[in-house]
Amino acid sequence: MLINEIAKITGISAHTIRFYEKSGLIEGKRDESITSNNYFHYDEETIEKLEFISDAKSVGFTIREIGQLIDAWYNNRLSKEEKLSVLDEKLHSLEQKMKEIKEMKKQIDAFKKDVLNDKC
Amino acid sequence: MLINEIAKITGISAHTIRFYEKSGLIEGKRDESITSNNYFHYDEETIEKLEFISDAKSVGFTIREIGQLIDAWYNNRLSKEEKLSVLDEKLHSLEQKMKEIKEMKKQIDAFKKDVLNDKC
DNA sequence: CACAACCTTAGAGCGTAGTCTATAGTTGTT
DNA sequence: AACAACTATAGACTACGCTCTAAGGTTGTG
Repeated sequence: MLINEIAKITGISAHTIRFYEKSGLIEGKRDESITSNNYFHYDEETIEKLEFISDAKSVGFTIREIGQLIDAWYNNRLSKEEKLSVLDEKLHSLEQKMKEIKEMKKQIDAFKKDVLNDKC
Repeated sequence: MLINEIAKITGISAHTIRFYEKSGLIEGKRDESITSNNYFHYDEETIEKLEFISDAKSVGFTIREIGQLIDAWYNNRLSKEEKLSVLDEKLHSLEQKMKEIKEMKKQIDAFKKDVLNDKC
């Protein structure tokens, strides 16, 4: 798959995909048998990664954090312990976010009650 | 209260407080009886707002969204209906964020199981 | 009255995460 | 061969949310 094909599938622009590649989140491969161009080829795993990136971005993870998660999942440089440590850290930060959201919901609900009772 | 005092109380720098003021989130008052300077004075309500801003930022609301929320709470320009509409919209977006976070937790848990079972 | 410690505004600079443009080369269709 | 449609790289530009600097004025302490 070339870049525009994967862009169409994932709904992420070719520009942004190149940006993610430069940021180290994904990696296209060059076809050694073709010497006339140096087009990048992308596989199914890259689609998975791009979909994961979208999800991870929308819960507020930074590019750097997403990189750590992708490394913990797809990369063999890290030891089992290192991987688990990254994953546990991210799970913990998600739980933290959950708490903060619940608090904020309570607060907005309280605002709402006040508005309904003409208290502000 | 002058800016540095409220900065100390809230833990938000004077620079950032001025930035929030320029952004329309808070508003200091000038003391008309003092003509020698034009220092801004802040009250308890501003402390409340700044604390709310910190909380709202950490759940991912933008400055613009926080402004809408503060207006729905402290401002009398908006009608009851307008206020409720803003508040309901934000509650809805928080519920959305919760769902996304739960999904992401599931996903990271699955990663974790795979790592534990040496499947990656 | 010196001088540190505050206050103001305007505007520059920065990190993050894209987004776009320019340039140059390649591929596919007619 | 012409030409549209693709590809790559480098680098400029943008929006957001700060963060800092500069320049000038005010306040409070010794």
